[in-house]
Amino acid sequence: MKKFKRHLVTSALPYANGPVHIGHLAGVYVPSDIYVRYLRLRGEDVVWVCGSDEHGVPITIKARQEGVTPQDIVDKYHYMIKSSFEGLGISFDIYSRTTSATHHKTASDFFRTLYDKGEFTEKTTMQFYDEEAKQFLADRYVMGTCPHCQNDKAYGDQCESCGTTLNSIDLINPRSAISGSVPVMRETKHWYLPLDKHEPMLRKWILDGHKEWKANVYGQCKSWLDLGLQPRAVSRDLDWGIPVPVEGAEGKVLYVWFDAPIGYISATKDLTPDWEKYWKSEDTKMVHFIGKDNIVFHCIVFPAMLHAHGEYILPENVPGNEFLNLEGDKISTSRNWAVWLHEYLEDFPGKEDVLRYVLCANAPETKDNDFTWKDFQARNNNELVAVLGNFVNRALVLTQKYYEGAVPAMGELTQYDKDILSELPEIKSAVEENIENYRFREALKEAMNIARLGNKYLADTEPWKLIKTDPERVKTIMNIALQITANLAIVVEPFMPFTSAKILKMIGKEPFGWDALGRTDLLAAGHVIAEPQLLFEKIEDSVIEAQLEKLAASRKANAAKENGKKIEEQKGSVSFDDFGGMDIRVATVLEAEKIAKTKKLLKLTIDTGIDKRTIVSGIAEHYEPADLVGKQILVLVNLEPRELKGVMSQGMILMATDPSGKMVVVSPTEKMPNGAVIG
RNA sequence: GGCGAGAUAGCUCAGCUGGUUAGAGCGCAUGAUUCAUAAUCAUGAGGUCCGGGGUUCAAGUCCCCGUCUCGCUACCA
Repeated sequence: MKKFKRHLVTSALPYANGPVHIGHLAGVYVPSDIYVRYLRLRGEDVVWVCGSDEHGVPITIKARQEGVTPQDIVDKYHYMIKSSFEGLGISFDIYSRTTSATHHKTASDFFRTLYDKGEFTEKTTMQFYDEEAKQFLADRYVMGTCPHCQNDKAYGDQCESCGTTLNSIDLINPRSAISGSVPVMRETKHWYLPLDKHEPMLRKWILDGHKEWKANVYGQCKSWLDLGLQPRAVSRDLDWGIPVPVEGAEGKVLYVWFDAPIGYISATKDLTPDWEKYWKSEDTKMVHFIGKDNIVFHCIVFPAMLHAHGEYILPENVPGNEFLNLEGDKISTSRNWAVWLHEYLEDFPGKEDVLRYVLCANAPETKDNDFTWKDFQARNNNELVAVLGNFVNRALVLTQKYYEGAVPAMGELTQYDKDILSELPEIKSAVEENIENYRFREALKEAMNIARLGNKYLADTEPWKLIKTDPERVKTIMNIALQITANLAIVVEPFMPFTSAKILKMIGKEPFGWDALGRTDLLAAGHVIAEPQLLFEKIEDSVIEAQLEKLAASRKANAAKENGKKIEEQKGSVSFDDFGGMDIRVATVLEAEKIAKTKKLLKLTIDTGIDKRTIVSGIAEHYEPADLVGKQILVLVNLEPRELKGVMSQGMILMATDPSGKMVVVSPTEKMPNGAVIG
C-alpha cells in the first residue's frame, strides 16, 4: 500500500451551456464533497479543484441560436453554476473556468510541449469549408437533408428528427449553418495524439496496476484497450477555443477534450503557487470524480496526455458513477426533465442537507438509480426527521428540562452504557473504510447508525421515568445522550455540513475534528447548551405535489414541442421534370432477412414487376423480417445502387416516419400488380 | 452485431476470494412506550437470489446458453 503525503481531488468540469441538476450532483459533486470534507476533517493536505468547461461547439451553437456571443453564454452559466454549488455547500477550493487567462496559457504551453517533443502526428484531410464565412465547418455547422428520413434540417453529426448519427459528407444538399452558402471541400491539417503509442503503458498501469478500480470503470477501460486505441485529433477548425500555438495554424483551436482536463491543472495554478507539488510529486494521491460518460477521457486519454508530457503523475483512482434518472425517465437538459440545483435552492431554502442526504443515500454507485419526489419526502420524514432530528431534539430538550441546559456529570457507567459507547469507535472505522473506498451510500448509513444508537439508548434507559426515582442515574444517561449528540455533529459533517453546524451551535461548541469521533468527553459537565431548535421539518404532500406538477408541466411542454415539430416545413419546389425523374413502383416483398452483425439492416428480396432485386433497408428495429414477406410496398427503383455491409442495395423503400422516429412501410390501399407506376 | 456494467424482500440496496436457517434501511403488521416534530423501541410477515443448463460434498457467489435495463461502438440511401 502506497503512502501519500497529500491529496489532489478533481471533479468533472460542468459544461457551461446549462445549469447543474441533481444528476450531476449525485454522480459527481456530492460524493466528491463528502470525500474532501472528510479528508479536511482528518487534517490531511488536500486540494480540490473544479471549474466550468467553456469551449466546444455546442456553446457556439447555443450562442448563435440565442443571438449572443459564446462569451455571453459561458458567463451566464459559469456564475449560475458557481453560485448554486456554493448554495449547496459544495466546497471546492477553487471553481475556475477554461476561458481564464491562466488556462489559455497552461493549455497552450501543454500543447506546445507535446508538439516540441514530437508527441503528435499530423494528418491532412478534406473538410467542408464555407467560403463566405471563410472558415472550416465542424460537423455541427453543416446542415442538409437527412439521407435517412429526408428531414432537410439535419446537422452534420446527427439528424434530430430521426436521431440518426451522421457524417457531414452524408448529407444531401449540404449548406453552411453559418452563412447558408454551399460549402466546398478543402484540405485541412490537424494534429493527432497517437493513443496507440501509449497503449502498453496504459495496459500495465490500469489492467495490472489498478484492479481495485470500480467494476464499471475497469471494465470500460479494458474494453477500450482490447479494442485497440486510435490516434485522436487534438485540434479542430473553429473560432471558439484556445488557438493552436503553432505557426500556420490560423483558425484552428485545441479540441475541447484536450483543453478541458488541463483545466484541472490551470485551476490548481490559480489556487496556489505550490501547484506543482500536487501535480508532479509521486507522493500525491490524485483522484478524479466523474460520471460514467467520462471514463474514457479520464482513464485513457488524459493519462496518455500526462504521460506524453512526462512530468505529471497519474490518478490513483477514478471513481466513475452511473447515472441518476428522474421519476423513471432519463434526465435531459434539452427536454427540461431535471431538478435544477438553482431552482431547488429557491424552492427549498434551508433544506440543502436534505438534498445532499437523499442524493448520497440514493447515489448511483453501482447502477443507474431513480430519484423520485416521493422517495425524497420519505427519506426526509422517516429518516432525517424521525431518526436524526428527533434524537438530537429529545436529548437537548430533556437536558433543558432537567438541568436548564447545563451538561450533567457522568457518574459510574453500567455495562449497558459501556456497550453502547463501545459502538462509537466501531461506527467510526466503518465510516472511514467506506469513505476511503468511495462507498458513500454505505458510509452515510453507518453515520446514521449513531442517531439510531442514541434513540435506542434513550428508549432502553427511560430517563423520563427514572427522573422520579433515581435522578443521579439520569445524569449519567443524559451525559451519554449528549456525548452521542456531539459525536453526531462530527460524523455528519462530510455529508450534511449545515446540519453539523447547527448541532455545534446548539451544543455551543467549535468543530471537533475527525479524531474526536468516538470520544465520550466532548462535552464537559456544567457546559451550558443553547435552546434547541429542530434540525429538520416534515415535508408535506402538497410540497411534493407542487414539484411533480412542475415536472408534469415540462412533460406537457415537451409534448407540445414534439407536436409543433411534428409537421415538417414544406421543402422548396421541384420541377415536374425532377419529379418525373424518380421512378417509383409497387413491389412485393418475397424474402426478408436480418443482415448479420447489424442492428438496423434488413436485406429484402423484392419483385418489382421489372425484375427481382435486393434492397437493404434500415428498418430492422421496426419490422420482424417475417412480417414483411408478402407485403406490397413502394420502391424508388432508379436510385443509384449502393453497397451496405457488403450487400448491394438497388433502390429504396418508401417509408413514413413520425416525429418519434417510428417507421412504417407505405403500401397501396388495394392490391396492385407489381411494377405499377406511382406518379 | 461487438464490448462494458447491472438484474437479490413491496421500494432502495449489502452480500469480499463459493461454506451453517440469504442481510440492512424504508414501507407493512403486531406489541411496548410517551422525553421527543403522532417521533421512538421491540417483534414479525415478505425472497424459484432474472430464466435454463453445468462444475462441486457445497453456488446468489464459478462456467456455458438465453432474457431484460443502462452505457460505449459499428451499421441506417
